[in-house]
This record gives sequence, C-alpha cells and structure tokens, in this order.
Amino acid sequence: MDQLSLTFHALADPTRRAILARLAQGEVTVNELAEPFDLKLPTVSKHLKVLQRAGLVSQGRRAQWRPCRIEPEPLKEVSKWMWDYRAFWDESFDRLDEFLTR
Amino acid sequence: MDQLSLTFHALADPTRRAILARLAQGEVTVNELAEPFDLKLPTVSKHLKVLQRAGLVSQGRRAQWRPCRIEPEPLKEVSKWMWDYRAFWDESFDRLDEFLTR
DNA sequence: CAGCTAATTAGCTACTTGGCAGAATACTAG
DNA sequence: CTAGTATTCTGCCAAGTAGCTAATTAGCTG
Repeated sequence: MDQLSLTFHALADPTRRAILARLAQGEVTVNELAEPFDLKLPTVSKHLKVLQRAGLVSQGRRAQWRPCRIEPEPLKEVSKWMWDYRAFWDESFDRLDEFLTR
Repeated sequence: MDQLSLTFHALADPTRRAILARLAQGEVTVNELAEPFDLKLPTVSKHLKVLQRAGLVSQGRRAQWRPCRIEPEPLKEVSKWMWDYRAFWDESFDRLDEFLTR
C-alpha cells in the first residue's frame, strides 16, 4: 500500500486518533496510553502497530518501557495532499492563497 | 462510525482519491469515471458508495446518467482536524499562525 | 411495447481488521 | 536464578471490504 493510503487508513479510527492526540503532548508509554481506553493492552499494541506502519508513531526504549512518540512526516504528506483541495474546504482560500504567493 | 473516520476511511484508497481528483475538475458520469481504471463498473460503483457514505461525493440525475459531484464539507472537517497538528507538519506554522490570528 | 444504455444490487471468494485470551519476550530487582 | 512488570506475539472469531460475474432497475428511443 502507498504511504498516503497507509496514513489515511491509520487515521480512520477514533482510538488511533485519540492516541495521536495524546502523543501530540509528549512521549507516553504503552500502558499510560492504554489507560483511558476500555481496551486490553494487546489491542492497543495492535493500534500502535498500525500507526507505526504509517510512520505516524515511533517507539523508543527505556528499560522495559517503550515510550511512543508522534512523527510528523506523514501528516506533512496529508497536508500537502489536502492543499490541492483547498478550494473545496477553505472559503477564504483565495485571500490566503493570494497572501502566500505574494 | 463517526464522520471523521468515515472520511479518512474513504480517502485511504488510491482509486477513491483518483476519483476525487477527477471530480475536483467538475461533474462526471460513472462510466466516464470508471474509464481510466482497470476495474469493472460495479467495483467503481462500490467505491462511489464509500465516498458517498462519507459525504465526499453526491450524485445527481440527468436522464439515465448519474453525474457525480465532489462535496466540500468532509474535507473541511479534515482540515479542521489537521489544524490541531499544524505544529507537526508546518515548519513555518508559527509565522503563518501569527499572521492569521492578527 | 421492445431494445438499448447507464448504473446499481445480489451473491460469491479471498483477504484484512478489531477485539479478545493466553503465551512469549524483554528488562529490572532482589 | 527467580519473581515481577511492560509489551508484544499467536491464535481465534465476527465483521467488513475489494474484486468479480450475473441479474436487476431506471430511463431513453424506435
């Protein structure tokens, strides 16, 4: 599957978006991540794997913890893709566009 | 499923993104849409249903044709969601942000 | 009405996914 | 080495999807 599809697929789940929102505020361990959800750990681990496959999340290693971190690159690609459609989502795009190209 | 998940799911397929790209240039019938793909009509019709379920596409009626049109609302929601992560995808977000809030 | 074209629906197969439980791995602490 | 904690891996099941063919609906035209 191509990068953009992987990313959109990863984002197409509320649990995974919530995980991303949490990681946007800083590194968190898997247990801490799982805590607010009504899900078993292996399930959260699976969601993380989907996010990792998309490159949206990476995991480090500190003792037996594997702190998760958000990775920006795929979001940049999404925003690039979105930009081609700005005429459809940004009513004031022409003013903004005018400004940016100046 | 929630709106954002439906939208991301619909976008997580190259064929469906290509369909959207085509529709961004104007209304097209289903047959015209299917033509560039190596897919049978029912398959394209199914993809269209996914896009419609997400609200990204609507179909009109002109005789026996059902011209498809792109709908902006879900893309707006995506761009709103993306905005919360601009720190992660837009290196110059702070300058832009500063401009927009002024 | 009969015949034509446009498009969808139904039904099938193969594959993927989201959830779980239970076993396995990785590392720390004693 | 043993016990304990953090995390992942392996199977399992139910549900969903992408593709196909064949059949059906909707509307035009002779």
